[in-house]
Amino acid sequence: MEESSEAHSEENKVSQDNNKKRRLKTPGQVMALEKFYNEHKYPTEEMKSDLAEQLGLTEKQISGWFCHRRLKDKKLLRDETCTNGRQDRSSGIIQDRGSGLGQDSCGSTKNADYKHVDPREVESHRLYGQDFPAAELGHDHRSHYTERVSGLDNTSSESSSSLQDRMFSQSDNPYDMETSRYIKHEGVIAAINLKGSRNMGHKPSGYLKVKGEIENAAITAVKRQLGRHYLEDGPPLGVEFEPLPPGAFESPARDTVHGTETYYVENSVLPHSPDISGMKRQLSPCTRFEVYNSKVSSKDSYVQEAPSVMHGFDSQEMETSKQSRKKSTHVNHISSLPGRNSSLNMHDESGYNKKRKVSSKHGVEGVTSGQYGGKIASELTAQGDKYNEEVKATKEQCGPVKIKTKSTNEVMVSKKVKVDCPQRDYGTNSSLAQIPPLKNHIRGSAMEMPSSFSEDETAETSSSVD
DNA sequence: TTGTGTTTTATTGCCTCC
DNA sequence: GGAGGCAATAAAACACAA
Repeated sequence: MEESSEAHSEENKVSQDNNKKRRLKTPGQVMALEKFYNEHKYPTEEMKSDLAEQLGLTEKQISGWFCHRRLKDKKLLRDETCTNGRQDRSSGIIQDRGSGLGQDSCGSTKNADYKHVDPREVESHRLYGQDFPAAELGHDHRSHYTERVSGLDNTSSESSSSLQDRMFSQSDNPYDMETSRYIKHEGVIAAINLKGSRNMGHKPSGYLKVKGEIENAAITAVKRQLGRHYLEDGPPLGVEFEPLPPGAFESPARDTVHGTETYYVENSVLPHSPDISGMKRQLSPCTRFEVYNSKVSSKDSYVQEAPSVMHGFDSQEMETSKQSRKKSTHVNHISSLPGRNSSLNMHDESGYNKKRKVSSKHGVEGVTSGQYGGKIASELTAQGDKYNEEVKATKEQCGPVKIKTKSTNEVMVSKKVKVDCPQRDYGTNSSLAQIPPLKNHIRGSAMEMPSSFSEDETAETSSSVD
């Protein structure tokens, strides 16, 4: 490996010298990087060096990649927040949304909000020990939230990897031991504006300083959570709702959460409830749907718990989900490929230059099992190589089914969704029901979430108001 | 096949911390 | 002042629609 790495490195360098143009990282590299990133947003020098060596990249490249990856996460987070804001406004339910969290993230290109949240300062203070059942949120979410924040936890929002992060947080990664202070921070970046928190360090007082913002965020979160219960509790914000039949919001999908998907919920009791709440509050039905599916691959993994199992789904599921959204006719084909490893479908090393669709994002992020005790690159790369051929085979078998994994789709779809959502009747249970049940996966719950919240909120609200 | 849009990679400058 | 990180920007690579 060492030799190969070096050789690879040399080759890489040479190629770089020969070709000044930027070079896409191989799926294996990206895979390794993503995986590593999921574990360590801020790798140490040593880690970078090690990673660089293993991946045959330069430390500079590694650093750069991580830097951009973090930016990417932030961007995603911002988009998510923005979408949330819009959703809230559009739904007419939450109009004060998180004290400008959305505003900053949406309006300001240079949002120092995130910038000043030093993940490293907070990451080690995760307090996911509490669950936030939607029902409870309505009553006590704020206090929870505030407490948690003041207690040095911050999970108000998540990005693609932030979610994964926390997923990974469960893993016993060798690196965690020595670099635990660099992990699981991403969620912290959150929607909460902790400007200046950098200097706050772990001092509760520091967080208390932003309590107001936190409260707003918490309130927003509560509102979101309450969305489904508006009719039960009465029309909020002066919006009159037409009476709906009991259980109008009880979509099958959501039932699955408590029923079939109980697994998920129950597990959510574990340290990841924030994530879940985060997921649930994913805005626009579609958007959340999209975002969720595109971002929370690891969530599946988390639910699956067993790494071996985790490998088997996420990306596949994500693919399926995306397919279902984009081309519903393809859903079953893909999802019906049992035993397919996520990475399996993602990495077509041989053709990565040709088909971006099989490259990084999903495949990589989909790989969530954290067990790369040092030979990250080699293992992952090997996996990528190994699966590449299978991928081809799979694709061929699938025939017309075009497996797309490119991250582009996420955004693109999301954007489309923002526009299309109103027209799309996600609120109807039928539509959800038509989606192939993805058992053993959060996917289902992911779908349910949207339908039970803003989507319904939006739909119902608008309809009733109209 | 081409144009357009998106994503990824690389570079640069600025800021903060030590 | 150096190191690390973030943000902005440019450019290449890629996907997709016309």
